[in-house]
Amino acid sequence: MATLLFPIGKIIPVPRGVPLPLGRADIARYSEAITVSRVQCTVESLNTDNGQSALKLTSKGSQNPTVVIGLGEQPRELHQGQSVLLRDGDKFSLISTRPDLAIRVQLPGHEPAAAGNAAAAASAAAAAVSTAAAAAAASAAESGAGTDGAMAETTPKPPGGAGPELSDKRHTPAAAESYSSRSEAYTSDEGGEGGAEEEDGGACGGGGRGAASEGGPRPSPTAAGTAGAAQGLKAAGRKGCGGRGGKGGARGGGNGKPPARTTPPVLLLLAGLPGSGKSTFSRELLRTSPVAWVHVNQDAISDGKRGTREQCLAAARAALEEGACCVVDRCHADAAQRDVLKAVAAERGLAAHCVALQMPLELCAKRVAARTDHPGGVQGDSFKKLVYTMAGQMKKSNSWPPAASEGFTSVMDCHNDADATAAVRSWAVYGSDDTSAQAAGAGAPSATAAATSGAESGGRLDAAAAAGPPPTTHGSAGTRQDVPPRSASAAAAADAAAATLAMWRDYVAKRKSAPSGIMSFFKPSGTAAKKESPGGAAAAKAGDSGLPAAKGAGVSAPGAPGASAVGGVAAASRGEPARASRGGEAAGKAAAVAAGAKTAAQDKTSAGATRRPRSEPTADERSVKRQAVEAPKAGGRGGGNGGGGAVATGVSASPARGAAGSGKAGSAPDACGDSPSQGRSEGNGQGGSSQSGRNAFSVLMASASRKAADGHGSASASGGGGGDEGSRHPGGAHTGDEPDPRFKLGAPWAQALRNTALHPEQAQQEVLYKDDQVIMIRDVYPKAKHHALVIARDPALRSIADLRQEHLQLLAHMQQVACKWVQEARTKDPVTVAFKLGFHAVPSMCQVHMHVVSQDFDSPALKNKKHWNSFTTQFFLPLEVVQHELESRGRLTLIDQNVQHQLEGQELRCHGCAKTVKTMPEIKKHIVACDAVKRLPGL
DNA sequence: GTTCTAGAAC
DNA sequence: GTTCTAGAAC
Repeated sequence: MATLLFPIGKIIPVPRGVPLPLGRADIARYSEAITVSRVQCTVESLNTDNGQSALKLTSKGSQNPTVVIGLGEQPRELHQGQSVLLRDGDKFSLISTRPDLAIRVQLPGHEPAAAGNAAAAASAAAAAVSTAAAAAAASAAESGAGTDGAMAETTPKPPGGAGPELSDKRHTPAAAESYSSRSEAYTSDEGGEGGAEEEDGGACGGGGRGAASEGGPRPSPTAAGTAGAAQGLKAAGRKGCGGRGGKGGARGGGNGKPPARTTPPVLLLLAGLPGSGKSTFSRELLRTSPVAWVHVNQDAISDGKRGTREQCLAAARAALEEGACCVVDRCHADAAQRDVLKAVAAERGLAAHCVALQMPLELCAKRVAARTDHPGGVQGDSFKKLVYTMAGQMKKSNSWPPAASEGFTSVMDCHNDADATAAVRSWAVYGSDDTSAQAAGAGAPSATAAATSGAESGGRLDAAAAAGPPPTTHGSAGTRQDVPPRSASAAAAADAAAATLAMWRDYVAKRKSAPSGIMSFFKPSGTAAKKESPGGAAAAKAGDSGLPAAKGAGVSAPGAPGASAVGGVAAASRGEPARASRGGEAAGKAAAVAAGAKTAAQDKTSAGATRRPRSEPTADERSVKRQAVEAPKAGGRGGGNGGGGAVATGVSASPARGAAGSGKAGSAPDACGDSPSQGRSEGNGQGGSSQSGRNAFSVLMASASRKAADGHGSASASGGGGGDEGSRHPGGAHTGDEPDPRFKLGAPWAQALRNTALHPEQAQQEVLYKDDQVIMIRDVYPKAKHHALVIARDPALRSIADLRQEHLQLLAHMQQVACKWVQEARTKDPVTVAFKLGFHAVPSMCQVHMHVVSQDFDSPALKNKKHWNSFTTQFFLPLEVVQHELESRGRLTLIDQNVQHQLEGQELRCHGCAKTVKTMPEIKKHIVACDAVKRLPGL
């Protein structure tokens, strides 16, 4: 189930059987980004098997909002609890009668891969209604199948008479409830902690309705609930994985995917404080894994509300029995709690693994305080205390964090969102057919070996383990230091998870070396600087001060890519980007032509089909070049380089949410869920670890921000044209620093973006959007199928070093504009991979500009290693990371030159599966076929 | 940011 | 023969 912030007033078609206009995971983010005045009006979609959809209005607020739904020529008011049915292909618009209400539309998601699959699409249409009220409505309603777009009231009290009823027998109250609970579980909470605190405490008592109990007909255990995942009810016929119990509520939510063919199901326990990102982790895992997973969340297992531990146990048993893997989303604060779950796996001879989300306490508390839709109600300031209390309990338990010695086949310690992203990604390969290949690509000697080595270090797949010596024995059994010999089945289980563990190990190995290495690279005050002359301008300036060689310091966490920078994608709802002016279009067209010609020429070259001496440009190329050069001149612009520009190529992506990462796994899509304006950042998975204190970017900046901040990189805000690069410092503090030679802010060719921002009327290309604050254009040299730039128009913002806290609002606005464009791009190209938003750590082009890029990176303009790495390593700073840095430190500091060079020159590694290759042609060939790339989290 | 070129490496 | 790298110029 995905939720997307509905663009108020915009007309959109009922998205049935086709990918939603927004990325699945991102939609979830939207849902988090749209909290407006803590009042939400939710319009849920109810797809039916007979090809109809319904929208139902529910609200968690007390304002009893009313929404006007315009469908064809018959606009109607939709009141609380009411719903209307829509026909496939209908277009509808929503207008809130209360401008202060955000409108959310929850829609069954659709997996990209299944998007074009008729069967999948059909199965996806089985979702039921939500809330109890909706249930009643649904059961009584049957869409007016034949009615032409007329809205059929399906609510208990239809304003205008009862409409047709839903004939699908699955639309029973029970089914509706079930759906509701799924929806709750996956669209709101991120922390999934609610139950945690009580689970131990006793809230678990009951057991009553076994989660696994079969309850009558119901939609599948599918993942309808996963954040956007879609899935529809493919598994409809199966028993509710995870026990979607009869009562509809007590069950886990499945992702509707088929069980792994060659690997046994596993039980994955998540452990962590409320707000640590457990639900987000689960959501992303279900979304990105190719095999069946069931999410058991105590906070929502009972009809969408907090349930008991017994219900969780039952749901887990049911899931495993079905052959689905099961991720249990509870706090699991102490070993005793974890033991009962582990027993569920043990009694079936299956492996139990653990992911310990050990996020910073303050971060968890902040998330809890900020969220507004936690199923268990664990939200708001009043619950911050609970977080601290639980943290205290964990500390006293003597069994925190979870240890492999408890009987887990593996334990992944995650300290920030990048880690969580990497963990999600690692588990997402479990059971996939190509895990072996991926593991190999990640550089793991072998899956088994990797797993073993991880186990060798105390049975914990943490940094130490990852760095440990190669295993010499097979399986985790005899190699663990603190774990008794395991059974053959356990060893087999470890083997089954070998690829997963190998991927994690690879990530950890790099994670381990990255912080210190990067820190020391920082120019201003890095570690080295401290040693030599803390505060000394000379040391700071040296940039090279003793930087460790850092070769490969794992600066780029392969496995952590997730993070799409995009973290908190915000509601891109407002404002329709204005379409370019006529002049701009014309120019854009010319540029496009040029680009096209160039592309064609390059294609030929790269294909090696018709190679020619470089000294003999083709007619097309000459033409292109001529156009590029002449265009600017024609426009009377000074500077700009041909093509307008080159927009700083975008690049990157944010690898692991966070600086590298994704907010939570992939965003963690969730990570993004936070509304920048609210200062929340839950997301994890994807995007970066911006929130965590260990976020790579923070680490980097921490060492540098102290000094510095000023000047390195950017010229003074007031500067005009060029020539002042680095010579002026915003704060004017460092007179001793020399201009950073990396910045060519005065070079004519570097002014293209700035010229466009300051003089849009002279733009040589199509302007996708423009207002007083920003202007959006396509990157003239797109590094992916979709690549645009949102450029700040404030003359003072010549580089990211000029950004301050006061610019957070601008960044949020840039995010909105970007999201809007992404939404449109997705509508036009539904199958495109996830987008990410972010900045280059050392941009070449003058003027603050944010890259909005699809992570396919399939473009002839992406030619060399520098291009590749600027998108797929930490050279790319995810938006949310930048936002976080501004929030916490007030400004950004550029990375040290050595770090920059290291990032730019590191080996070519797939941002999806972490496979490394030698040449550009190889990486280009690989990414178009890599499934992991298609599953990347992001916008 | 880009193109172009030459030379090295594979 | 292909690919990468680096430098110059824009």
